[in-house]
Amino acid sequence: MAVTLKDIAAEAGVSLMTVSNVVNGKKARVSEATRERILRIVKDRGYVPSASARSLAARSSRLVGLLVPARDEASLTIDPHTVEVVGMLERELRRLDYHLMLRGIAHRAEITEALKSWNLDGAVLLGFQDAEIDRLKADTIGDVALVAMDSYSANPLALEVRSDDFGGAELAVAHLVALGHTRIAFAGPGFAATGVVRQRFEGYRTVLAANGIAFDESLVSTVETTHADGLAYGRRLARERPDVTAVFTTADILAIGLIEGLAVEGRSVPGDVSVVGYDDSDLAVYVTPKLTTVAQDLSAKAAEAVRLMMDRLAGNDRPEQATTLEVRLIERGTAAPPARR
Amino acid sequence: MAVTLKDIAAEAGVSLMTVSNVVNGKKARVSEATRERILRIVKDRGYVPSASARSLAARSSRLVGLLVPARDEASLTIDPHTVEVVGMLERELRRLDYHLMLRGIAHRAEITEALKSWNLDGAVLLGFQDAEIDRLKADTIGDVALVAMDSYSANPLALEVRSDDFGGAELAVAHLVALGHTRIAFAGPGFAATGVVRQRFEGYRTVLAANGIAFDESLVSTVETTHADGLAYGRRLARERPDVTAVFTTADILAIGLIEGLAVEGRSVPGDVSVVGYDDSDLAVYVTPKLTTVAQDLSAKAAEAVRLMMDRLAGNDRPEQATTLEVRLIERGTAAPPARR
DNA sequence: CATGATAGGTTTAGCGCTATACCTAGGTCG
DNA sequence: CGACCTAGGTATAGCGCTAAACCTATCATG
Repeated sequence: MAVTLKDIAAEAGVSLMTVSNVVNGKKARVSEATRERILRIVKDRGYVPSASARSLAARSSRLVGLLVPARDEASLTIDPHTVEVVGMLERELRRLDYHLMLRGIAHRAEITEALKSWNLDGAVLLGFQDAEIDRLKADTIGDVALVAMDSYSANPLALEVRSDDFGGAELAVAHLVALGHTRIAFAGPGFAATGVVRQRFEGYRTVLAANGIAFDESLVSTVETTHADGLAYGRRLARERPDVTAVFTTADILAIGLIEGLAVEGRSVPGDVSVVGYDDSDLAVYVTPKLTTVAQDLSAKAAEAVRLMMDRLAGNDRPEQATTLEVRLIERGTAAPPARR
Repeated sequence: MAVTLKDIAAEAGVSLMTVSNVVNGKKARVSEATRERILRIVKDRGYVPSASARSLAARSSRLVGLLVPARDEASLTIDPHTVEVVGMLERELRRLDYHLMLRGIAHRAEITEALKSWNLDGAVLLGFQDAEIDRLKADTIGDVALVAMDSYSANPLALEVRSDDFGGAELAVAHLVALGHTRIAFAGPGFAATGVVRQRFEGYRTVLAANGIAFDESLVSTVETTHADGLAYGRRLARERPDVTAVFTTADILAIGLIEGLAVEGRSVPGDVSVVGYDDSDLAVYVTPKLTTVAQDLSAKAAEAVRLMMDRLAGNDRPEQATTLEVRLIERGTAAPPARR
């Protein structure tokens, strides 16, 4: 068996509670001499507190769940862009002596199960649809501090962290307009369900309107965030819409597929068509020409998620339920002035 | 407070232990009627067992650690290739009602800490160097079932899962030889430390020898597994080694950088130089031409890791300490016969 | 000199669960 | 007809920890 508080107490000749207080750095009344003696023994014997016992006795687990949708028996859907956030979250939490439990969620009920079973202090929801988050009720989540990433829900129970999707789109489209484009297409996944895409779409519309460019619904396409769908879209665009001189997309991977699709049909980027991606993923610089794209600060995003969570856990809830982080446009090689007619 | 075993027992009019036995599906003596009544109440009240209490009382947590190196205050190093394995591992474990705790390890001592503190049943080590795994001693790991991924250690305490790196290299290099190449370079990160790279290097040498091609040390380069380093290597190669007609690399990302580096210097792939990558990552099909590469079955790898772990946990240890999985060559567009002189 | 403060602890009572030993009524067997 | 199964449970004793209340010697204070 592992060494316990009791063992340390016996060896130090004090009560178990004294050891507990010292180990937890409580501001309890303990003399310096005793404290040091205990710490010494703790170190010598390699004592490590039992998280389960703590969790049981203290009603706090110092465990945070990372809940990610998983279609039933399938594996998690963590895209490369998301995984960076995971790493950052882990670091932030580790720094605060919290731990991260990764859990795929196939049915909504599993969220409750995970929260209750492990007595989670908090949870981060990654990749859920806004509607799912909206459906979360107080009785399912207890008093867990819930943070949803990249959602636009109306649920007062969940804290939210996202980057400025509206502003990012504005930046991107304004850049294209400034270059002289007027026939600018929008490509992203179905935005009925996801606020992120809707926000970017609104940003797109807003800039067009502000510049006196009429909104043309035929320039808006629903394209899934995959290379294959981007490619198919690119081919379609090249064949059917010679008038389009620029495309704003909601993801780098889509943009890269799109560029390839255009190339297949003999149209070059940015010569014939300008393309702007979104995310500034690693991919963006692997392709030639390098992708002009909108960058989010993922590290800040993770840090903010943890900060929001810790604030709620500490009880000092603040008015801001949701934080929106700044984004910036990274100008690289895929956006240029439109070709002369 | 949440509903506990005691609550269920009171409502069902039986003892707490009877409920516990029913909930855990023990083959204890309980009448069908009682069992059903209890299960009914459990469902109605939404009872979920407390994992911490179980872990404390049963000395088994049903928790598996996913330990990943993290340089100190920095975030985890999960490359896109690794993240797929993480997802697969989570699925396999979830299916068996285990949970995954993600933990970055900055100092070796943290491994012990994590294991002891959370009373982990098992742990998966992802991305550690062979030497680190070799250093793990019985007193640090207790009786946790440890599985190391992609390691070639000599540590009898750790189970190991990897794919056939030697064979993968053989496949790749044999393909290049079959195409007619004789000046074949090898590019990979420092292989003094990592068995994976060493195995691939040995596979490379073996095929050369088998085909009567003299080994030329000047064709072997240490290149880190990044796009930037691959690019720099490509430029160097193009300028300094016009004799090289093919390169076998240990990673797709390196290969992609390499191809770009060659292109910068005016050399085309596969026209002037053939390139073979490794991993068959998503990236491989995003570039043009699509990358010829060696594919591993990541899903099988994760499944095997979990199987090995469960076997050890069940006590029926089997002779095979390590499992090596098959790989296959994916022929795409970056390897072709060498140009005529 | 009674009265507190204060430092430096200790004791008690669980948290929710599991392992293990134990109990009892009714049937079975030689 | 006493010994003994067996079905169907129950009772007890923790697992390792924390929160909260309690204790005692010492010293200052009006």
